Amino acid sequence: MKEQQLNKILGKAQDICNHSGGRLTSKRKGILELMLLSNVPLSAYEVTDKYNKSTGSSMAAMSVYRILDFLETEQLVHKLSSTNKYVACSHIACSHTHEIPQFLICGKCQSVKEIAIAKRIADELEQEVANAGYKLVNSQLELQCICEKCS
Amino acid sequence: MKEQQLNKILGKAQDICNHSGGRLTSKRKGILELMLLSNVPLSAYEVTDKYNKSTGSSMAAMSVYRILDFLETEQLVHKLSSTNKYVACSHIACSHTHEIPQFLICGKCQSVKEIAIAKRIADELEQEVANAGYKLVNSQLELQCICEKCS
DNA sequence: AACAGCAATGATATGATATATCAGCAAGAT
DNA sequence: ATCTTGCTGATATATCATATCATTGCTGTT
Ligand SMILES: [Zn+2]
Ligand SMILES: [Zn+2]
Ligand SMILES: [Zn+2]
Ligand SMILES: [Zn+2]
Repeated sequence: MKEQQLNKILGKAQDICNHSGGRLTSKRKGILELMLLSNVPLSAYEVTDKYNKSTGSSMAAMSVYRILDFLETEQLVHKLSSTNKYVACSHIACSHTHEIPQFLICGKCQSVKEIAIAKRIADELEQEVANAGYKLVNSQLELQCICEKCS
Repeated sequence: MKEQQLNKILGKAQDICNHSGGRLTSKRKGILELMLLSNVPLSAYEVTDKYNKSTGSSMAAMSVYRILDFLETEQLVHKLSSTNKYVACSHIACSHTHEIPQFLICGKCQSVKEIAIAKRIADELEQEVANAGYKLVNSQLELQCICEKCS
């Protein structure tokens, strides 16, 4: 990722936090930047190691969990429940609202592509859920795939 | 669940294992039965406790993990990655092939309903994945919902 | 500037989930 | 009967996540 692009995203992240009243502190920003620069999802402990190595600090995993929770609340990162790893949102700098995220996870190289689910599919899914007597609250789809490179 | 119904399912499970060459041992069968009788998903450790209490044995969690893995391979149980819990398949006694499972998980009472995703939606999803340059391998959808009773 | 209030982080402990590994055993095949 | 393979026991360890209380550092008020 180009530095210019990165700065744009970080700027937008700042805006999002300002708007919500959250504080994008330097640690939170550092973690977010690290996530943005990673091309694979990272576990909380991997984030901790990376952060500590790259900054020479010694933040505890506990703090990283808190920061990841914060970033998740702001929808700046997402947690993949199928792998217990975290990934930066691909749509931070986009202007559209954040739809149901759909993650395509490569089973070989672990790379992840976040796409927004088509409205039509989302509607149909919700309809199916309603037919079963349930009310859809909030979900993300995590699809096990093979990416172009690996296939 | 009626005992007759339970026996039918266990018989079908036996058939499935025979067909695949796996052995539905008494322990495996005991775990499966326990899962079938539970109306909420259970963690591996919860399964361990239940099994040990109901049989007076002292199986280690390690063995339960192995058994759950086996049952999962045979598609007799599924693992919900969003909650790290296991649930018996709802379609064991059905004759149709096992489609992409779609789990509706109630956020209040934890009950789970497993429905088969509509073919049309599955196709559309696969098409979306293909458009993104990925190839869908094998997925299940876990949707966070509120069930009828709880809403 | 002093203070109060609240948000963020530090520090430590513990709990929950999952895998690795090697040894012993049981069932079916030759 | 011996062999092979798959199943289970037993123990250790790795990985993921939360609980709790103390401390620090903003921010807005007096
Ligand atoms: Zn996103
Ligand atoms: Zn790949
Ligand atoms: Zn099923
Ligand atoms: Zn419910």
